[in-house]
Amino acid sequence: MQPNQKHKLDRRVQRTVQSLRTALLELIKEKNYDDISIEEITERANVGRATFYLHFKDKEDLLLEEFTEIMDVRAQALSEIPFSEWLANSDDGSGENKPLRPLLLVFQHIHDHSELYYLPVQSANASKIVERIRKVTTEAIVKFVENKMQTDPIPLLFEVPIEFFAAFFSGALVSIVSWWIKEDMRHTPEEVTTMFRSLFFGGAQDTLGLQPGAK
Amino acid sequence: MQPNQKHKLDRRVQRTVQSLRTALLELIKEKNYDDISIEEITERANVGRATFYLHFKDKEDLLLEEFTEIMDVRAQALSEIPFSEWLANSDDGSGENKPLRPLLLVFQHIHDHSELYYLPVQSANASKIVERIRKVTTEAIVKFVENKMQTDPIPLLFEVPIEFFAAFFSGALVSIVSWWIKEDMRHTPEEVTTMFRSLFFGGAQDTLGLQPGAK
DNA sequence: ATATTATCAAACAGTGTCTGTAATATACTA
DNA sequence: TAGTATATTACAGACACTGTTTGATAATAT
Repeated sequence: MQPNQKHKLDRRVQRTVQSLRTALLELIKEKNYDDISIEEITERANVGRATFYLHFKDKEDLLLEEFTEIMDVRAQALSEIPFSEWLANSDDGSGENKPLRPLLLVFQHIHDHSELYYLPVQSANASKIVERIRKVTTEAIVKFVENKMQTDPIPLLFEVPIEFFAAFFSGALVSIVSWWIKEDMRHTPEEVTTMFRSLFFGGAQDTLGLQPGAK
Repeated sequence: MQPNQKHKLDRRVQRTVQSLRTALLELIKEKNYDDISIEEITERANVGRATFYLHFKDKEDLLLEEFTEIMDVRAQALSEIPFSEWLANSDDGSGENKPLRPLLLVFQHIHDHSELYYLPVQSANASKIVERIRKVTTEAIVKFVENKMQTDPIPLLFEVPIEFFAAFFSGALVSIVSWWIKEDMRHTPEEVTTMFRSLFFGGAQDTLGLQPGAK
């Protein structure tokens, strides 16, 4: 039998991983992310270079550790929001487009941790992190919709598979976040939420006023 | 004056680049893309390894050459389609969702060249190509909308900046293509077009039947 | 014919992987 | 509770490959 399945982590592993994480975070504050070498990280962390590869695939993988941590916190908060708030529309006479709270939480989260999220966006060699975030988002949506369908199976998803819906949403979301960061976050989280909600729920037709057969 | 601005390429360059391109294409057919090394490519192409880096940044950059070539052909065809066909909606009583022709051309193009497009999707180290394709798509949309506004400024783009719209669209599109390829293209280009058109133009509300304040 | 420019081999720091060996945590036993 | 056996981890050293730079050489354009 394996002694440590998910029980406790070996103290050595805890120390090594912790040292590597803090070393990277320190270096990020000192110099450009792309200019940080594995050797530099392991040297500062007082860890053999080969040991690095026992725990992480590459530099991105180590950085991903930080994302996982802060994302888990927000994912927890999001999972406690009832369905109604996700699907609620604001065309209820209470005024124009109001930001959708769950979506707002996502954009606020990114805004609050922009010092981390800007890294994979501006780096040339960190696109795998973006891909990973997109994947996590996709899976969360699939899970959400499947839950929704079991709990409250109102007319939903007639024309498109769940996976299509999720890929569309997550792709658009990640792309918008990338755009937002590249624009130095000139828009507020509320503005981005409202725009995204409008384009995603209402579609290009409602949002942009495109007319059938417009010439 | 520089002798060769866009005039003629040095014959040596032409030969070198051509050799490298065919060498890569040959190797792709023989073994896994990720397992192909630069040394292997240059060796087969009879080119010094250092010479590779005079023309390309990395393996992806060389592969991108192939994409650029086939994408240019399709971009030309797309640019000749009148605005009306892009924005046309099929809620004109002629039946249910019909595939939007320009969008259909895009998905058919990818379907026709799937042996190339599946590479960056299934490879672990080619996400920069996906990013590049997304960027090209974004720029094309911005250009298109700006053109449209000049030629025929009907009520358009009230609530969101062009760049937001373009990022949303291109992100969703690339993500859907990625999903489609990963699903081994079980859906036809027509089906994907119809689904994408529905979700993008009509929005999640129209497409999925989400109701305001649904519980 | 001559100035450009591309190519090349060699060398370098860094990456990612794989050894065998030493260190040390954990689990079991008494 | 302590002591030992077992399983894991950390490590240095070696390896092929990457991406970059150098100066010398050869091909090309004008």
